[in-house]
Amino acid sequence: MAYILRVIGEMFPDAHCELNHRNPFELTIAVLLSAQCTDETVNKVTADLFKKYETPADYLAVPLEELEQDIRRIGLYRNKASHIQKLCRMLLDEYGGEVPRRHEDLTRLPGVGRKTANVVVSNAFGVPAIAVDTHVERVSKRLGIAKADDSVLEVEKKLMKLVPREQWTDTHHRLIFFGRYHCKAQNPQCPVCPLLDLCKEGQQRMKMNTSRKAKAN
DNA sequence: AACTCGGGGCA
DNA sequence: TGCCCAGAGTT
Repeated sequence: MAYILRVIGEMFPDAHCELNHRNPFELTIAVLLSAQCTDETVNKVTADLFKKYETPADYLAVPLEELEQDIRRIGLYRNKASHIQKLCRMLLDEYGGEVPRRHEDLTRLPGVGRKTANVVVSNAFGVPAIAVDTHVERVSKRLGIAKADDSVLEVEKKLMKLVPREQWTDTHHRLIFFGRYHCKAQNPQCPVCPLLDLCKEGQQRMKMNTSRKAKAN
């Protein structure tokens, strides 16, 4: 595992996301919005969104329909807009307008589940955590770190057991970059992958590709 | 465990 | 055109 992380770290020496360089409130909104859409899309939308809305009160000052239109390009926008307004109401009513630091408080917020809460505590409050998103899950299973039928929670536990606690957050970022730009869902870069030697799935994919080419010829 | 929300990016 | 995306809530 240490070898895998070192190789990936060399492939992506500055593995970090723009989402993480925000204050806790904006980070929470950004990660909530990022569900089932790429963070590049989120960055485009939040660039304008965070100029218009700065505080929880700002999100509550407009009709729901207006907020829906402001985030429409992200997708799943009706759910997300509704969650954001309810979340802001809870922050003002129960947490003094601040994002709570405790994981169990975060998951009480509408639209904030386990993964989002992990991202917030690790990137906003410096608490080591691993959020198993689609990239982390796919990469972990392809590399054999987790089994194909492992649940998201099981993948998270295995990663935490394999990596020292102080490296959880960094490991999370590395696996995301590896999954997004190299070990992609479609067309993974197996032929040029430095981890091919220890990746059974990658070797299988290479075989399938060569046999398919032979068939075509 | 399965279903629903959903527009944008990409091949 | 079809697949995928820093998921969460409901049933």
